[in-house]
Amino acid sequence: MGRPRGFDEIEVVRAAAALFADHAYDGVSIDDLVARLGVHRNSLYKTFGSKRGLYMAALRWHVENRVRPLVAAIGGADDVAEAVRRALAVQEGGSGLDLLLMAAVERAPVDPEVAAEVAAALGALDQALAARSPSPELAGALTSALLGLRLRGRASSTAGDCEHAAAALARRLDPHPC
Amino acid sequence: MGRPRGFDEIEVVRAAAALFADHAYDGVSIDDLVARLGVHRNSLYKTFGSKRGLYMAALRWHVENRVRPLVAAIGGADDVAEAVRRALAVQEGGSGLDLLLMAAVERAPVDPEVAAEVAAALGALDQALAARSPSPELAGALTSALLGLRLRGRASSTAGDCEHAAAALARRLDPHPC
DNA sequence: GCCGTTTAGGAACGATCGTTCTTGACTGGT
DNA sequence: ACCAGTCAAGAACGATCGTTCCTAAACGGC
Repeated sequence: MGRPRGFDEIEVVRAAAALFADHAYDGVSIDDLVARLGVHRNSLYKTFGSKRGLYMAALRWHVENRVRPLVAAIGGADDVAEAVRRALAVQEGGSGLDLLLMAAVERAPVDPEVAAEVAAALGALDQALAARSPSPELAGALTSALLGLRLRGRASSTAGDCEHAAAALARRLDPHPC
Repeated sequence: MGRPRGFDEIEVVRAAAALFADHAYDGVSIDDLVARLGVHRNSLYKTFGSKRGLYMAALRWHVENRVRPLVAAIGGADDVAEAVRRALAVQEGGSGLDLLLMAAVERAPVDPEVAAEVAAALGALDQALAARSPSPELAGALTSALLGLRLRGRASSTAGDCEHAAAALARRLDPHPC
């Protein structure tokens, strides 16, 4: 009962995730969210409690719907090089790690709950890679490399370069044919 | 002539760089800067023009005094693996890439001048690595990996893990003894 | 048709943002 | 000793921040 909602909650969360990934937490104001999400202030606070509540929902949505497919793709690979290739393929010019990247750099140092979420997501990537890696430490390095590659991909104007770079890294990781 | 300054300009720039690296651009207010830098509002605006002016000065200082030594260290290496090892050694538990990382993720997408500065710094790292790399694309991937490793180092509570991860990556990059 | 409940639509709140203004302290040159 | 010029100190500005309050609109149940 009551008046029906004029918005789709998960659609709002997804749009918020895109905004936060693009402009950082402090770079997105409530007015921005209200203007671009089609939700009005009151509904937003009624549904998510606060700006931070919406941010946490967006971050969790992002981990669940963007990072998890990445982990799954890695799980289907035979060795590390193939895993890296598949991870890059799943992102396919897209924003598969953008919010995670932003959260790790901007919010994790000052928000323990964000830090925990980020650590869990990175840990999942580590585990998926470690299962196909000769050493567990290398898996951590590769997770880091994936983040770094996405970082450059979004910062650089010539995004294609990063795919070539990633391909070169995967090639280098292949067992050398001696 | 005139009253002498009560602060050291480059010391202020360095402290500002540390603050911006820790809390992001929007996370540091003028009041924060005034309180922690020992400079008062008027002097700050007289010297740097605006908050953004101080930020640009801090970013340029960081590139000049933190990234450049990294490039130099890479230049002294014999191969890629050694270059990565040296780059990590120069950072030595420190913040050699923190502001660059933050600028690339947070400011570069919305501030073209920051984007140019970041691109130049990353390009310098690329070149230094490319000179010692079998393929130029691999150099780009390694620059990305260095950023990603530092990203995890600052996000993770157990910072030592990242050094092990970096070491594992360097080891993997070594030409395999067949 | 009225009631209880939930949402939409805005106005409004105090706090904080980046920036500017005003006043007084301190300097070198004449 | 006075003047011109630079800096320190802090109050104050309008704008914007996240958040709350109030009223009208749209539903299900009796």
